[in-house]
Amino acid sequence: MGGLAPARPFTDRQHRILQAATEVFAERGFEGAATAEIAQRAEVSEGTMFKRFRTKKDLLLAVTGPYLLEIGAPDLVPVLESALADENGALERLLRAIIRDRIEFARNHPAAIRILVQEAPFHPEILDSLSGIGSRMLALIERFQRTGEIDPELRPTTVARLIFAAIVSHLLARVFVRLHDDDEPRSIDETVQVLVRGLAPARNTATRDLA
Amino acid sequence: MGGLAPARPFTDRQHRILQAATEVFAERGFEGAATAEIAQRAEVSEGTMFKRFRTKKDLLLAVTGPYLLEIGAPDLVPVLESALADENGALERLLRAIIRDRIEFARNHPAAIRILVQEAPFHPEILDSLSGIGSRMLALIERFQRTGEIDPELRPTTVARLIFAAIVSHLLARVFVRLHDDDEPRSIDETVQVLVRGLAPARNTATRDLA
Amino acid sequence: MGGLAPARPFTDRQHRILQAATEVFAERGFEGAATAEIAQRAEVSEGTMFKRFRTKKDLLLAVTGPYLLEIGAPDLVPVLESALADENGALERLLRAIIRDRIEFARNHPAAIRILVQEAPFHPEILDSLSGIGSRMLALIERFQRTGEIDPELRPTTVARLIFAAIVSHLLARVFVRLHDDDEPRSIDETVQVLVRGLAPARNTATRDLA
Amino acid sequence: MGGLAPARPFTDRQHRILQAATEVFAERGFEGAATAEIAQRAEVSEGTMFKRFRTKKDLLLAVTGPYLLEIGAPDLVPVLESALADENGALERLLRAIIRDRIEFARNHPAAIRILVQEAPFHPEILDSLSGIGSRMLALIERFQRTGEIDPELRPTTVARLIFAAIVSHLLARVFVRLHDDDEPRSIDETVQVLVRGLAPARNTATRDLA
DNA sequence: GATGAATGAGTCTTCATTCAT
DNA sequence: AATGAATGAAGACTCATTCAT
Repeated sequence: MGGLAPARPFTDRQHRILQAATEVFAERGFEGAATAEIAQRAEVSEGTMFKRFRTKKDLLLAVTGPYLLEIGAPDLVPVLESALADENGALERLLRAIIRDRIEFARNHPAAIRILVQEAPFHPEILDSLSGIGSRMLALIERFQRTGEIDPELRPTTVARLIFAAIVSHLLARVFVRLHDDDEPRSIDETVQVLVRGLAPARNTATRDLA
Repeated sequence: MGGLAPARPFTDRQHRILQAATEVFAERGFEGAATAEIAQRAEVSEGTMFKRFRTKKDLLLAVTGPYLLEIGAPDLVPVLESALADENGALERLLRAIIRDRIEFARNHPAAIRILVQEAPFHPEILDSLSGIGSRMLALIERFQRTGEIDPELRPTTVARLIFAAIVSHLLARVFVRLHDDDEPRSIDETVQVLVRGLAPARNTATRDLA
Repeated sequence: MGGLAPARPFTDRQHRILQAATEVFAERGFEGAATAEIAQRAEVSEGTMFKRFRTKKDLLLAVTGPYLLEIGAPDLVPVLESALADENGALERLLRAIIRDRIEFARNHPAAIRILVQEAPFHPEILDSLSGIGSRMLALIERFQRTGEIDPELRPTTVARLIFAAIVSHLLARVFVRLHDDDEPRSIDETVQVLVRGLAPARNTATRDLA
Repeated sequence: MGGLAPARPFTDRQHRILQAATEVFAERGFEGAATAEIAQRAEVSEGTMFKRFRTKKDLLLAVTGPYLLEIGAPDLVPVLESALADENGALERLLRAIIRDRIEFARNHPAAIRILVQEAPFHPEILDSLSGIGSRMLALIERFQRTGEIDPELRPTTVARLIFAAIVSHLLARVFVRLHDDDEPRSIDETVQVLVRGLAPARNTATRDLA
């Protein structure tokens, strides 16, 4: 539906090409990647490769496109719905669900994450796509502010940023630092706990002056 | 003292070269940057440039080196000391001080931040340097756990990651999204608030088990 | 069979490249030769050239390799056999055959000789290859010492060196001095005469002390 | 006297430069030598070096010049005179004297020999200078042909070439092959023996036709 | 006189892209 | 459709030579 979706479906060969491109872009970065190496790993001639993907940049977009879609409009709908079904503790359930889902994504597509992070600074379309996540999150956040699970004094943008950062830090630790978190469930618990408590409205109230 | 510090001080021309290199690396990334463009922007011949900086990589290291030092061992000592002087509310004061300090840094050296973030995935020495921050942070965190400002049940590594992510998200929003935060002081307040509350031990109250 | 032989045969273009490389290396020496000039003379783009010959040095080895083989293990076998068929005057016939054969070689590949001579001092593999000739010669020399055509008092290494020098001087005069020897057959005769007489054992006669 | 002689004598610094140039040219060849390295080894600034020797080629000529003179017009006069004093066995004495003298030269100036041999093919002035030796040799050879020590049927050019080759082969073995001749006096004896016998007129005897 | 910073043309090599087969 | 040989512009880096100090 979106402009990024491939006009034609991919053949087997083309899948091999995309697979190879993903690997090479992840290993060497866009500029550092050689189209010859991609073709070679895909066991396809350069001519064939350039027939379907007219330029190296096309290849990058074809590789990142699906993931950008996935990130911009993740298949979280079922997740969201079940998490929000019951208002009690919905924020916590939702955060945990999102984090688990994204970790699952990172486990399945580590190379895609590398590429997105590495190339985002140079390809505005990627950053734009990422910012798409924002609006959806903002709506949810405002909802939680109304239900009282998130402090209404906080600006939604700040909240979104902090949640996003908490989740992404988790993923990057996996993908880049290859830090083998010996107790990932606990990390998730702790992350969720800090967010839930940190975002909650002030207890009972004593005066909190922050400035 | 450090091995990264330049053996000889830089001449005027060399400063111009470093300035130009910083710009070009920030704009195009390391691989995408052409030494010819750097020399041209510095209004210096390529020969002159390569006399002092023997390779393009040397140029990158010369450009990032000082910032890596600054980041790995920031001049936060006075900040830290004054923040920790009084135990009451020390965590909050410390976080605010660090965030302000790093924002100041980002304001002064936005290009350096771009470069560090962009090149970190490809140059292990950068990642290593960043990980140096960790140990210092961990010690502080444990201290706050003893004084009761941070929940001792949280693992210090998680805490460090979340604090780090909160701060960095702030900086990146400035540098990459060029999101002009119309009320940066408030953002800082909110960030600090969320962290302080989120990291605090559970209020007196009932046990909330998270697993 | 040899490790130096090209894995794949050469295409027409590659032959043109080798031809051009031979010329330019001969004219300017290895260091003085520009790959651009070689490509231009071969009427081929530099890209094409570097596709098959990955480095300039590869080009040198591809150019000299066959000749090194030829020199290290020349197709002298038939020559040798016919020369040695009859013991009478075998040395003379052999020397004449070798010289003629090598002159023929020099006539056909003057550029190759230039290159070998010019680059030998800088590329040890060339010198090593040349030294291969030695062992074969030494065996022959000892044989002639047994048959009495060469003075057994002479050390074979000296003999080999003098024969080699006599032949090479002939070739170099052709290739470098471009001395147009108006009577090459006579030169050959004279060279052979001096060698045969010089190497022969002392006539019957009186003791000649040499020190 | 000659045009090659330095107009002005060399200062200490200039000697250091020539010394360094000799080393570097011998090690890397003319094209492969960097003027910067020469200046550095001479512990002299590049400016100073180029003040006296205007171009790299000047440096080569200044380095080889004296040796070319020495080779073209060696200080053999006393040697020659004493060798020729008595007609009996003069050729043998002369050859032995020349070989010893040239070996002495090679021992003292191995780098010079390397340079001359390496660069001769590319700098015609060197080859020309070497050919200067010829005329003197030819005169001597004709003299020996008259006295009957050299076969008058041999053309003097052939004789010169063979003698030259025998001597040079000796030197090159020393300089390039670094073949440590365990018995150099014997090598000299043998070389002289082969030449003397080889060049001598046919013994009394029957006509040996060579073609 | 001596210096060494500065130059810029030139070097070898790589690579995205095209096109005849 | 598929190939892979061919291209040539651009890349990082070197070096003989000059000149202001």
